[in-house]
Amino acid sequence: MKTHGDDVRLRAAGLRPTRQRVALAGLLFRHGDRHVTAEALHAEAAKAGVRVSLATVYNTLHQFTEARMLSEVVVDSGRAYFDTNIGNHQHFYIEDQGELIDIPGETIAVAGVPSPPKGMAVERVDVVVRIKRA
Amino acid sequence: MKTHGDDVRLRAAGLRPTRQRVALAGLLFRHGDRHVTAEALHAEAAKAGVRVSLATVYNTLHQFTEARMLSEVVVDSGRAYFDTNIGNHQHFYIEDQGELIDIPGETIAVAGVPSPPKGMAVERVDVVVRIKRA
DNA sequence: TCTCTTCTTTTGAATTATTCTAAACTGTTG
DNA sequence: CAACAGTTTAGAATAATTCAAAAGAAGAGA
Repeated sequence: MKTHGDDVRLRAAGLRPTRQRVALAGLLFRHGDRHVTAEALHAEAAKAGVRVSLATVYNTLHQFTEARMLSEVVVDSGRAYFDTNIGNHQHFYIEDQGELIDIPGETIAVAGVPSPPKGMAVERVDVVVRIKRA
Repeated sequence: MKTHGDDVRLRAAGLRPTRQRVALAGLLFRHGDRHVTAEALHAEAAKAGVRVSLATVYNTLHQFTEARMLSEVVVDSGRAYFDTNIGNHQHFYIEDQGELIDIPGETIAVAGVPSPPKGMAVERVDVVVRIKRA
């Protein structure tokens, strides 16, 4: 069966491999790296004939994110993007189109990050290269 | 008059120095660099005895941003922050508290930003250092 | 100054993105 | 296969922001 891989993956993450989660995982991880919004994934699922509620798409995206199967990318106050690439990497963001493009992790070097205030620890350093039609 | 400075500044930006805009500019630029959300500035205005509608606060923040008197910081999908520091600089973001701290522009060096796709130009490179209680 | 025109503000409704709630349903375990 | 815990669902609720129409104020000229 084609979905067996996702099944195992979900179990490993402590998530029951329900019909919805397996289907969404299938859509998300079948092809290479991708960036989705909840609405977009919901529409895609519908088009693929998978019946899933929008609330479940939101739940699932967040659960996958907690399980480190996805990462969340913040580039727009107003819309949450999820990325199937969970490795260390950065992004181009085309503001006009709301589109994201991965920049491999070793490409960009960030130097000189100051130490955070006392009692705080750096969780992640995000770099967003905002671009637009020239 | 204390508000004369803001008055001139607004005119220079092509904005009529209305009571509301002058008052908001006063709140924003009187003290050093600050980060505000629309709701927060609206509350602050109310506390200072300035009657301004929330819609006007939103309008004003966007107009000031277009006029380069403010910059917008994207660190949270769900909330827009505005920064009185419009120079080149970056931020710490304390996720738990939704608080921003400026990192001076020369502190962090970003090297290796790849050239954007054909026909696109880099508008800005944002670095967000996400931190949390250790 | 009066007035006219244009730009602004306001209130409240509308929109968008997301979360919550309670009930119905499904996966797992014994 | 029974029973419980975990999930899904529809729709209501919330949060942040924008929109629209009408009322109000600023600037220019008579």
